Amino acid sequence: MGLDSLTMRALGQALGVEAMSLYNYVEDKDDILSGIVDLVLNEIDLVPAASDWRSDVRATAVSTHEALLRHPWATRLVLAPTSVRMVSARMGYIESILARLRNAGFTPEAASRGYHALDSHILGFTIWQLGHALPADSPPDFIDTLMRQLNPDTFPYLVEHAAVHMNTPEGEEESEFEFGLDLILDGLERYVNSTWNRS
Amino acid sequence: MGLDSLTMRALGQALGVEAMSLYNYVEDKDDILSGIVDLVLNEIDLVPAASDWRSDVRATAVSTHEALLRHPWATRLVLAPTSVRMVSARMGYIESILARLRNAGFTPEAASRGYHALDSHILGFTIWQLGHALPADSPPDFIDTLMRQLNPDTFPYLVEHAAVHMNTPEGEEESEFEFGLDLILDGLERYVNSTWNRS
DNA sequence: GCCGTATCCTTACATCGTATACTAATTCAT
DNA sequence: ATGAATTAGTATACGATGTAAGGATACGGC
Repeated sequence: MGLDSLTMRALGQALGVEAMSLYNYVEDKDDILSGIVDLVLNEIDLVPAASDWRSDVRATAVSTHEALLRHPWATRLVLAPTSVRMVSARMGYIESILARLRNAGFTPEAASRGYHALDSHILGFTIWQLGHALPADSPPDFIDTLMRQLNPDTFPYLVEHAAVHMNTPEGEEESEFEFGLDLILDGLERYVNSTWNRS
Repeated sequence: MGLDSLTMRALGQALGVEAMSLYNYVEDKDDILSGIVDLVLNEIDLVPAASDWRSDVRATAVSTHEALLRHPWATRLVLAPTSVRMVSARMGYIESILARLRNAGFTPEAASRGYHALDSHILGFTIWQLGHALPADSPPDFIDTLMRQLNPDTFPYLVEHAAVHMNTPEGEEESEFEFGLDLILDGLERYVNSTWNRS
């Protein structure tokens, strides 16, 4: 299971072909991984300039988050360094956010900073969420045994934090994502308004 | 270069020993990687309750960001899923932020959300920053050739964004990190004040 | 008929983590 | 002091992995 099971030999077998035949169609394995990233990022809904900038950017952020969650293995690829090449869908995604901010009156510098703040949150939160999802083959008492390793005297708030997580229903994690997202959008809104009034 | 060059054989050779001898001291390679993560996260300054919560949390966030930047290869390990085990230094880091928020009057739920918002930004931004650092062996015209592949008609704001990046001096990237960080801290501050007044 | 091109297979290589088995030294209980 | 157990180390080997190199086969245009 997982990304490791995507080998050239396995992929070839799935296509009824030997591994080396794949090299007639792709440069190397990185080429395939780049294509996967491209496919996933193409699932992002890019709705340009539908209503106010905040709603538009928020929708794009949520859509990105959902697309990444849909493809846990691909998410690790998105943030792989230069090995996975900068890919066209990713460029389109960045462009759409930048465009929306610039058209809303952000200066080039402000739009850059806003984009980075948003992108960091989307990526960072999604990675966390995926990293803490239980592996499919984990035993039912996995959490219990893990909690028991936590000493409540040395890590009282971590224990409390874990309890909070266990008491939140399934879909609630999305609202956690949106909590941080709205924090950033609030900040950007105030930021752009304050520079407006000043000029 | 990079994480890939840390092989059991290479590590053994560096220690003047055969690869298999290492298994007398570690369970497997993941064990070593977990240890590396632990070392890196132990570099984070945990200053508990020095002044107001905001300054303390901010200092911890900046320190975490700097520690991760100091060890680019280890950063990729921090966000590896369950393969790298939950490690004690990471638990201490989380505990310290949670404790500072709870003591400042955050409810357990608010502290959890605040922690996640902060952690997402730290991780997300650092990953981005590391992913876009130029590889050491890149030719001097690397950026130029990369920019030339960007069509200014289809990606005008991306081109502008790249220009912004190239015009910002070296240390300025840190202030980009702190921009997003302060956005979140602003939001948390207002959030906790508003719930204060309400109760 | 012949030749270039596209597609695919076979074989082979270097490198990886690590299972297994063996040796030699050290420590410890009696 | 002696035999047993633990520890530290080596040697060898297995099964994966990505991919380089070199044919094989089929087809379309001249």
